[in-house]
Amino acid sequence: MPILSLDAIDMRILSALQWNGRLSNVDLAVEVGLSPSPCLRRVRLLEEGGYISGYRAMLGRESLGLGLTVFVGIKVERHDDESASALENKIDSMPEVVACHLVSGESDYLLEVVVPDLVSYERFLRNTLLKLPMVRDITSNFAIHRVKSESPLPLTHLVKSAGA
Amino acid sequence: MPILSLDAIDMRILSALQWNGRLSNVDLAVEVGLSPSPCLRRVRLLEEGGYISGYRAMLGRESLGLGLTVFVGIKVERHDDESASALENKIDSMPEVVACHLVSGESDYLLEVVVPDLVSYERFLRNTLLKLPMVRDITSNFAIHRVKSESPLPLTHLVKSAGA
DNA sequence: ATCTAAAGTGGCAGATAATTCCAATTTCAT
DNA sequence: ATGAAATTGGAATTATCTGCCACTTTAGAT
Repeated sequence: MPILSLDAIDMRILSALQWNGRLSNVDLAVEVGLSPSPCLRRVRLLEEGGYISGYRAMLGRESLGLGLTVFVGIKVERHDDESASALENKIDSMPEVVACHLVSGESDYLLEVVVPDLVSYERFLRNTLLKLPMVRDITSNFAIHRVKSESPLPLTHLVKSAGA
Repeated sequence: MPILSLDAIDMRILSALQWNGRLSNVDLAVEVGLSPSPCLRRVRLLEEGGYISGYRAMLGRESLGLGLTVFVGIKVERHDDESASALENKIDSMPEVVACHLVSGESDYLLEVVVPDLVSYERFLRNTLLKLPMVRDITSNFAIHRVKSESPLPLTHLVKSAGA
């Protein structure tokens, strides 16, 4: 909804905060070449404009005993709006599902599920996912090794020549 | 590597910071029922122990002109360690790839790619992904609608009965 | 039950950062 | 060029961070 009117300094602010969300405003100001006052004002505007949607501490999955990530494909029976909304609301409320997209291709929905181990996953699959209505088929692809995840977004496409 | 020795207060700290990574230490202390000093000490220990791996500002993809998310499946020719490391290093260095896992099932690698639009994706696919060595096949599944993403991790499995 | 040692907590104080206000500067359109 | 609007920088105030130290709680041994 907000129209892009970000200059090079805004981009540097977004990039810096995307890599270190707890950067103090003074340090951020130095990094982007501004004094603290206008820097803070820009950050607030970026927050209010929806360019920054929030801040998160990233947790160590393995350290916290969340050793298993599963990518789950779901095919549904029908695609009418009511069924879809109902399904999506239920999925949205499942804490084990850290991401879910309606996608093209083999499956209708693609989910990323995070659980402690296989036993937990089986329980989640049987008690929760397979109990969903309108589900025709479920495919589980287990993550064997994480190359990268929760990575910052690419902003290079806006760096040169301010986007429209 | 770190052994779990987190009590209920640590869990509340992790949960609170996972939802709001910029919570001030004073507010965090109130929320978890501690005074600021021990609260800050716990946060530092959680950071040093790898339970908190960093902080990120979450950016609005659509607001920033990153309207297209694609889930890409890659099948590789061979699975020896050298080839895999080389491939993974290259993938890791691609800013458009915000996540990548070695997975079981149809594909060997599953990638989440974020780009402005179809034109950008085509360019990325032709100029970057298809230029990777050892790639046998690539499948692109386009995200049509985002139900949820970048969601906090489920910590309920540790809430009651402190984990070992 | 008591004692002891270790760990954890709370409050204080100096240093640092956030936030507001306003004058000065820059930007932009005319 | 000229004026209006937006943006900036600095000072002052307020809030927060952070290290230090004494006190309390906890756990284990006797």
